[in-house]
Amino acid sequence: MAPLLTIGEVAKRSGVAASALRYYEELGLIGSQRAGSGHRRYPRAVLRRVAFIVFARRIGLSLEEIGTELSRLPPDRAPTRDDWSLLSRAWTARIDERIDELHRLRAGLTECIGCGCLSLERCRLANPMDRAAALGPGPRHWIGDPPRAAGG
Amino acid sequence: MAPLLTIGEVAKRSGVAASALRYYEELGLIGSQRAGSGHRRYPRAVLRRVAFIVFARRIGLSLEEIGTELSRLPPDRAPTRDDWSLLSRAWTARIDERIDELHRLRAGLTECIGCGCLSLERCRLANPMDRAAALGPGPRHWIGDPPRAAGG
DNA sequence: CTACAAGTTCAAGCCAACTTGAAGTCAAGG
DNA sequence: CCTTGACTTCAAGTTGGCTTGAACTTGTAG
Repeated sequence: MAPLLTIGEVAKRSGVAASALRYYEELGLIGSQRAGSGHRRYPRAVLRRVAFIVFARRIGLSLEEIGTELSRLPPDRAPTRDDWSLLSRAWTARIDERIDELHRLRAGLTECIGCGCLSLERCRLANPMDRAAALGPGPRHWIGDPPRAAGG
Repeated sequence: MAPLLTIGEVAKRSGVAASALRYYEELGLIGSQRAGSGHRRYPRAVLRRVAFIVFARRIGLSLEEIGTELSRLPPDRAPTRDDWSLLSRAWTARIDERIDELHRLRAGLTECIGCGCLSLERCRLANPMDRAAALGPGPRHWIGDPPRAAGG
């Protein structure tokens, strides 16, 4: 088992295409050494980093956000379990938010659309205390005022 | 209160940009009558349809999927609460799936990355009974074999 | 009548996250 | 040496969900 991996090996082990790995490197999410030939050589630690990226993508973070997160890992030494733990803690909050939103959407589906009251303006779920109106039109309560849904 | 709405009115009331509404029409998700001038005129019912689209988008359906769903509404009469209810029921399952996935991701974060064992191949969470391996590399258990994450 | 806002079509642009293709280099087996 | 496959860079293409711009028409207030 060689100490350094080729891009093909990392691709196979991580399930991430080689082209994507090059792209991640271009964005600075991962790094590589080069063999004399110019070919990339990866330390095994890159596998954990890539796994983290896959995770984070699936949770819904953009590559830019992931880059910001990863940049908080210590550059001078291999990350410890505490380092990873630190990153992951912030995310559980984010996951929970999204789960909450899905619960709201679920409630909206069954209680609002299901009951036939789906209204953009008057539904009590969409606009429980007429506060959502301040945010503009649309079912703000359900969708949790998303970044750029529906043309922002 | 006029019986028919202009595109600007629908945009304001739904929170969806006029350009998006035209796009939805192009895709057949909504329809419009035309005034003699060529301007679009929408019956009020379109607001509910648009609300449904916003909902569905947020849940994670593509516009194509939404079109398929909407096409199941009766074309010959105004949809009843039962019609809407029928559509929405299928979605709660979908929402629940996504919620489950997020719970798995959350578990992966705290139990796996947090504990420092994040491995693409050997982690018991990633690969509880070595069955995930059949699906190919990557943390299949967490990500639930996504449609096209990481280069499909 | 004159502005000006709001509407129209059509084509093109944008963004993220990659993939694909072209054209060339490197490594390993026979 | 030759072939084959894995690798390199760089530019351009893809997909989804729109937005933007150009060029033009309609509707309305003063």
